Amino acid sequence: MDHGTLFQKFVAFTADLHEVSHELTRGVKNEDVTPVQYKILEYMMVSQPVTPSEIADCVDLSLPNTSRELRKLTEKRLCEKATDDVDRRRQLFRLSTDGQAMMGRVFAQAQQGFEQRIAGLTEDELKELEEALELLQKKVFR
Amino acid sequence: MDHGTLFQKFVAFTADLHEVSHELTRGVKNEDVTPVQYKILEYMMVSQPVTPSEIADCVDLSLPNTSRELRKLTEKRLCEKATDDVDRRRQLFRLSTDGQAMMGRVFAQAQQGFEQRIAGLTEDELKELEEALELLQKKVFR
DNA sequence: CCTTTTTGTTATCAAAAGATAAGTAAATGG
DNA sequence: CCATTTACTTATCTTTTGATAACAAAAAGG
Repeated sequence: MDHGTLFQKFVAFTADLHEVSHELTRGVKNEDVTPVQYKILEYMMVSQPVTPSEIADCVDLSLPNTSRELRKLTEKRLCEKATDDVDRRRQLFRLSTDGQAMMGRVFAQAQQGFEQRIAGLTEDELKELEEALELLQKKVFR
Repeated sequence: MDHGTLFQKFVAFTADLHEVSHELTRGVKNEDVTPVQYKILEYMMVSQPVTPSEIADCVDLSLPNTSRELRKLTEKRLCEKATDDVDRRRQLFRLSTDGQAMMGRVFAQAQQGFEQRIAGLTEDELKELEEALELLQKKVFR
């Protein structure tokens, strides 16, 4: 297996996946958040609570800009802030009830789109799919 | 295989891939183009020549904004414009020599990062990887 | 021909995102 | 204690991106 060829397939694959995931999260446009704000909410969805520093790292944003966007999200009542009891410099952000609900909607719509894409597959094919995902994750990521 | 579980794995996978591809194209920051402009150049890389309409469609940009970015890219000598002989309304854009060179650099760096990630794999594992990519592409995309 | 449609451009304005300087409060570590 | 570091915030400015209106030129289709 030539590495160059494999790389090209990987590039094509990445482009396709990007397009599909863009299509699946199309529902975000209906909600009143900017792309950057959505990324922050998505990150909160998987790891809660989070500090501004952690968000800044993971979403690739400067701390001042992270702070600004968190303020906006808080004003929109999509997340909540609390001071860490142990280290009172640290601010802990988590999704509010509204925020949870909104992300729930977005994910539900994405899942619906995903379901449609895999609708025609047999049980065996689904199993293969799962294994392919895990293989890629194990061998290429991390 | 539960569809919900598979969807969650797909989401996690997408997040990981996005992070990896972001890391691989880190080299773009050294070049003097904005993210949107990079997307246009990347698109030109795979299909040349392209018209503003085609770019607008694929990169998800309005025609006026596409036109503006193409002008900037042309001013930076990264692409070139020519009028279609058959239909003279159509403008054909392609990468200039400089543009080709730049995208070559970026892709080379990305490929280098990719090579490092798959460095330790055996011939069999590489084959498996290729098959996993193709399976996902065939079953989920398109 | 002449109207309509297609393709692209220019100009402008508003919103989003990026960068940086300056400051506050709490913890850390002599 | 007290200087230093860490975590975050506020303020401000620039650049990038998005949206829209108005226009020009070529093609299409009677």
